[in-house]
Amino acid sequence: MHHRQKKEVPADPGISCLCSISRSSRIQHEKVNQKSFTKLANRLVKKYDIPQAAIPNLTSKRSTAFIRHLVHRRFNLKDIQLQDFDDMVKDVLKEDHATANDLIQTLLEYSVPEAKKWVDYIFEELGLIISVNLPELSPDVPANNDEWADWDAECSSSTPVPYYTLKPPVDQVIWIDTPEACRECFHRIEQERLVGLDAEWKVVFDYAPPRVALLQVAITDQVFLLDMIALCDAFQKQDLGFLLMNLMQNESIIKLGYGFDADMKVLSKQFQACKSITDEVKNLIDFDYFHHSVLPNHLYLCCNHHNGMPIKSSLNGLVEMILGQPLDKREQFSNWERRPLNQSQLVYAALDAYCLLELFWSLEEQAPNFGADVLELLKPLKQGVKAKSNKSGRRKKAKAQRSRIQGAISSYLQDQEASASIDAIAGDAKCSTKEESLCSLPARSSIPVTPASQFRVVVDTMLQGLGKHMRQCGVDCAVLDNKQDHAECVRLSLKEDRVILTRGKVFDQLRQYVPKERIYKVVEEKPIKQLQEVFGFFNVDVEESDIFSLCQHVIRKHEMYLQICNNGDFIEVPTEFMVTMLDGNSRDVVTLGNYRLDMTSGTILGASANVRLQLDHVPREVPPRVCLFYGCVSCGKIYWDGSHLGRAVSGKFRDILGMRVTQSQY
DNA sequence: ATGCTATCCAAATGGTCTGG
DNA sequence: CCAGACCATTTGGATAGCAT
Repeated sequence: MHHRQKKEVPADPGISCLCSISRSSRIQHEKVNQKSFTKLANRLVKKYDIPQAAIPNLTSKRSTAFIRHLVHRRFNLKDIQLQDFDDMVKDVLKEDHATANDLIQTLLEYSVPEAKKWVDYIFEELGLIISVNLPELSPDVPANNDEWADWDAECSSSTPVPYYTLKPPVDQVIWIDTPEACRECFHRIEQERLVGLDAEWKVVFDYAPPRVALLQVAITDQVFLLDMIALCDAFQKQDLGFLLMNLMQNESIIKLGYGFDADMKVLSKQFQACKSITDEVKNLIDFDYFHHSVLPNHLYLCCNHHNGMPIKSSLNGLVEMILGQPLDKREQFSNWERRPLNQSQLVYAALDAYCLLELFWSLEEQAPNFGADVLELLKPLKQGVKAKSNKSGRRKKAKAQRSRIQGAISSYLQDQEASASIDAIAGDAKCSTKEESLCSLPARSSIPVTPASQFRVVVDTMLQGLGKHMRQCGVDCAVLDNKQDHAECVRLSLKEDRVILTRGKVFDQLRQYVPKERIYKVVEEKPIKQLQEVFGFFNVDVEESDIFSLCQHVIRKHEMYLQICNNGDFIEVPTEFMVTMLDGNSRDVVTLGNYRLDMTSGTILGASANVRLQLDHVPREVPPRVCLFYGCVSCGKIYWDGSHLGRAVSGKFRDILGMRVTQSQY
């Protein structure tokens, strides 16, 4: 607390002043971090309620910083619209005339006309003359202006394509600004099971406590926008607080929010009746918590749009991952105390609350596909909010939360294997030996037999050998290319319903993205052994007829993975036809099975597209020795029964055939 | 007892990212 | 801009061990 003497010394000139005063101290100029120092000063001001007048330097520093921030957002980030920018700048100027100069200087870096506009404003409204030499307005300036006008227009017109849009029609967005309407509204809400909640307020740049300007409540087919400013005037203030509190305490209504803690905090300061709202709220589901603590372990929940990409943060990101399109956040920083609000503000506000419902519905729909339950996944948050009541120490809280997560996960996964994997997820470096046992644990008898032709698999880069063998056994198998990211497995797995086969550390990376039964960690080193291991684990039945039943031809090296023909349908060509085609002296079209073959060019006349047999790849000496050829009707690759098949059946695949029966081995 | 160092832990701080 | 949450890192105080 000896810092207290230091605190009142304002920023930069103060630091040197301070240093000169305390000769004995070991303070060095360059070591004083100005940012931290200002921060500390601000904190102390707040803590001891020091009046603004006593700290002019800090105050003006903050105002000019805020102005700069506004300009930055307006001109660089471009997420404030003209009207809001004007409103907020005027607020600051009103509060502190001294910022005027800085405003003009800052604006000059971006837009001369804009600076000019404000010089005029400051002169007319505040009676101050800013002496700057404005550069001559050059001819291109009007064009410049138009550009901005376009941009503003574009923002205010409802942007058509890339953003997520509000589902309920606009006339179901209902503005509430009278006590009667408000009571009726709350009455209506009480009948709902599920509501989406959000609040907006105007950004403040000083320490004035923010007040909620708008409260949005979304129900299935409507969104209520509560004009808190009007309602506060019209109501006995207490009554409004009690109405709110009633809603929050109502156990039978599930409230959905995103970072709703912050909103509740503002409400609790604003309404006496809501003082303990954070502690007393019932049945609140906060998607912020879900987003960061639950979703990372259950990424399959957003497989529709997410596809193994890195997780995006913020409500915006969550909506994009789960619902497919991002929100348009450009109104977020706008003036929520303006009346009436813009059309785009209204839509933004309604959407912010309504999207929470849609998130919930989407998860509700997704979760059962993976054997999970939404409420089970979301439940821990209800306690999560409650648990923060005391400052009893972050560590405890963190620990408690972690165990809650574990609880949620284990109730979802529900077996012993799961608890082992949870240990791993929880962070402690468990060594691979343990994990290996983890993989081979489940009772094989519990897994139904899968015929090889129905086993669908995606194989990671380091198991390409295994992939090749699996294909030869008739398994539909996608193989990743070397330079391809492992995460591509996840995308393919989710999109094409394939089991991921991988090994090593990658397994740990990938397994959180897919349901546990969709990924397997291969232990064996040699492809043949691996084949046995995998087929054994998944109880895959390989018949002799499966072997070489699929076309093995590599069509092309796709950017992502090897594109294999993988077709199982062949045209059977007797030797005599093959010979005449190779000689090239026949004009006949013959019917072979389900297909017709134009022998002039060796083209299969198929249903979809005509395919040319790859005659060039048949060595001349082969035909006399073989009686039947098989042409892949998809890519035209030609096969014949050579020694290959026999060798394979009696050789490398011997142990795999009929494994289902003799599954004792391994 | 005194001084020095090593060790541990909670509190403080910095950084980043969200919300408005 | 500010507040808050989270996470990693730092800090400073308390303590124990050792030598003086």
